[in-house]
Amino acid sequence: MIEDSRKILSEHSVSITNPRILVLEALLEFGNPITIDELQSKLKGAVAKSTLYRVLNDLKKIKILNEFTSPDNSTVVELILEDHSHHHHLFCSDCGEVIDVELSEEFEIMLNKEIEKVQKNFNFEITDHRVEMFGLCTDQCSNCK
Amino acid sequence: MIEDSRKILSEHSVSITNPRILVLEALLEFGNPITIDELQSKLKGAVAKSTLYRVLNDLKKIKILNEFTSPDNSTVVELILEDHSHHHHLFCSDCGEVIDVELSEEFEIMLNKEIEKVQKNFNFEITDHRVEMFGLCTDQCSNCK
DNA sequence: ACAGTAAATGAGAATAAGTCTCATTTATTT
DNA sequence: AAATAAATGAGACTTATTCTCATTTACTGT
Repeated sequence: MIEDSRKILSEHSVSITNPRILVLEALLEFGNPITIDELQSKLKGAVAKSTLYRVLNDLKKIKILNEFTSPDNSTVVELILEDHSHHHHLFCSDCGEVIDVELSEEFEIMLNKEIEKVQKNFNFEITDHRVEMFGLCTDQCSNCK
Repeated sequence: MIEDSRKILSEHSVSITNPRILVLEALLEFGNPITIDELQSKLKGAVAKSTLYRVLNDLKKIKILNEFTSPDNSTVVELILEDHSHHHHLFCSDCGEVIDVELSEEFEIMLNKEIEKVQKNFNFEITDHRVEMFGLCTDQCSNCK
């Protein structure tokens, strides 16, 4: 995991530092979208708060980190790995867990057609989109029992 | 517009107060999703900051206000009116404007089918969903020229 | 219309997420 | 291994939102 982290950094010509490795390791280990709060507690104070935010910004800059806000207003981050295909998010309103979901090919095709239409109707250049679903995990979330 | 505001409040058995009327009027008048910053400037100090947030929370509680975070991290609110049908949002990354978009019936049907699948696969009870699109308004936004 | 009571408000203090500053440390280049 | 630029830690700062509490306002029953 340390080696993966080093590799990710060098591939993006970002200097290899301890805080960056620690943050990447934590993200790789968790494997799912994670709130900054959770990330901070995984890091157990090993990285200063200011540095953590700087590292996250660095990772966003090299486009390997995705950041979004969950419905309960916490900031969630997630690594974008090469084998990580286009997906959307499912939020548990109870425990706050965020789960990656892939939707069907047909659905994505249809969504792209809708996006095309919206681009024309509103004279917009649409660069990105997001589908979010909210609800209650009934027993699947790792946080809820 | 004052009368509309009073009606909305009494229909939801919420006491009719000046700050609530002023906030509702501003939202009705603007007619589109609006950032809290913009809302504050429309109110020109007529409502205390703490009261504004309280009123917005009241409106959320009676389910006539929708709140979400725009990609630039500002909080956006929007009234849910009866004649306001199911819709999604289009954000301009440049000027911050948020526009309501309705997608086609067929698309919504297909999306609901996807949601059904996700519910089963993840053993979730999905209560809500959201489609967000981001991009650049090329000349349509009222804020961009 | 009026007094009594509970709810709502204003003003500013408190909180918390995120950014910034600056002196020190670390990584990279030669 | 030295020189230099970049990254870090610690804590100050900023800004959005919530909280506190004394005062005001809206609603209820008479």
